[in-house]
Amino acid sequence: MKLITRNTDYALRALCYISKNKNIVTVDELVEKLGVPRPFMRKILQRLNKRKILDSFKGQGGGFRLKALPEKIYVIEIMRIFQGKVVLNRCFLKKDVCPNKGKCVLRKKIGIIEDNLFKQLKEITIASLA
Amino acid sequence: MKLITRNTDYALRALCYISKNKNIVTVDELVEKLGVPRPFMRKILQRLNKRKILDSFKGQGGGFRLKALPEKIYVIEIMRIFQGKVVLNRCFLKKDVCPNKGKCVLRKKIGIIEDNLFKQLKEITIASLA
DNA sequence: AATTAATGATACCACATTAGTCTCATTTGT
DNA sequence: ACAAATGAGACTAATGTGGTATCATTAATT
Ligand code: FES
Ligand code: FES
Repeated sequence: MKLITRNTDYALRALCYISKNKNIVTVDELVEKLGVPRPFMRKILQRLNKRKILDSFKGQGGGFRLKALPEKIYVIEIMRIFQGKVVLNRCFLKKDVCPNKGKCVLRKKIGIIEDNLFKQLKEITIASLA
Repeated sequence: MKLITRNTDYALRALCYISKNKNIVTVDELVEKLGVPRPFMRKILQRLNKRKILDSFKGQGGGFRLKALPEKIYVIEIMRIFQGKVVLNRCFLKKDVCPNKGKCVLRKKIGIIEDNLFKQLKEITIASLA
């Protein structure tokens, strides 16, 4: 299993590239540099824009720019955008709420691991990658 | 995204239950206790048998028993059986091998996290869950 | 005002993975 | 012989991933 999907991967690369450019960056530039299919790249950028990671500018001379500082953009957040909340397991019983939640050892142990994972992921920002 | 699938989850629960029983356990017993669909449970147990986690006995009075000690059965191994090797990301370029592998910061950072994750997962055994 | 170069929004499609079901064969105790 | 158990493998449904395609909107250039 993969913990990081292409969506996320491309998004991270795009953000790194954009963070290194003071000017706004167009899809075409990113496509050329990263070798990602154009329509797919567009979709990813649009999503980052909706989630306020990027600012976008329409029309001639338009493109994308980081909305926040690269130091404030966390990998874990990008993962959440494209892969949903990262969770070890949602408990299995057909009816969503698990009666056993309190005393479930697996969940408890896994919870600890989850926390550590997050702690580490939180320390990785676009700035630290670029 | 879920890090643990139902397969794995059910397998872990089944193993926990079996580990608490000195006697061999039948599918029907597990189905009753865990509320997992019978054919699915069967498939999971068969797979655990093939991977030498369980011993199986056919015929009347048959069923399943742990093959190894609960202290020696690691969650990470069960995950690998049902979810394949756990990997943060396989690099994206269409042609599998990535020319950038050496100097890729993302991969490096992620590699560290991966290692830590494994270290933690390796310490969780069936014994520690049951 | 028309053109052109950019993004926004949305619907669609192909493939892989996950989560199962179903059927028949085989083994073994009674 | 029969019943009670697993083994093996084909099949199906739902979901997630990785895209494509189309049309609408905005804004600078001419
Ligand atoms: S959370 Fe439901 S049994 Fe663990
Ligand atoms: S491993 Fe290929 S770019 Fe990071």
